[in-house]
Amino acid sequence: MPSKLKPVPRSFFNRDPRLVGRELLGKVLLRREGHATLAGRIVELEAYLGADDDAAHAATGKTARNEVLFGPPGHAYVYFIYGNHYCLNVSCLRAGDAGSLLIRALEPIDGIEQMALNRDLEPDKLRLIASGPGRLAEALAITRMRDNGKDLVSPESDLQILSDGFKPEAIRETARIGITKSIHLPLRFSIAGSPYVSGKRLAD
DNA sequence: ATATCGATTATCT
DNA sequence: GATAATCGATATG
Repeated sequence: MPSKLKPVPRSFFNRDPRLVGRELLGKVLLRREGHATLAGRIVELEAYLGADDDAAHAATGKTARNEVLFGPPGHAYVYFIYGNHYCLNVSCLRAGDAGSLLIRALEPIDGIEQMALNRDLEPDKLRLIASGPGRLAEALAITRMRDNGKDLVSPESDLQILSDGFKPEAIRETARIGITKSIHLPLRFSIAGSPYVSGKRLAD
């Protein structure tokens, strides 16, 4: 059970994605499934900047797919990729631009049995539950149809971002992963030393 | 331990 | 018609 969770104000997301990204590390992503609660601590994410960022989905303007990015901050942008996977972003704004944070990895906190079930994993394989954007979405049963456009700061929402007061000791900033444009910008943020960050590693 | 590759489809050009 | 903000499996040293 997580300690007391406090809402994050919408204004938190109404800032430069780079700033929001650093401060979003350590926050809790929570899914309510009826009586059950699934939750994890955000340990890795990437910032996408909007018009200035060739790697951003918003770089070429508003389309049916990315319209959430052009709406109010603190909302879920969910997209489908490689014919297989959903990925979750949080919209944020920077002087009216369409920024976002791609949530890339969680440290499982609550509802681990259910998340493992969603992932078709043994519950002891903790690291494999949500270490990667596609895995994370599968663990929390996030889909575009169900979740795209959802308000992540509303207490009414079944998908929310909350704070339990945790602050990472050290943050790592590296290049983003899996993109072909603007590959050198240091816009991937992770909690230093967390075993739940995506990427290579052998142990569970 | 690292490298490469195929899956599978919404979205955009 | 090509591409993609990934993953898991297989091959190779």
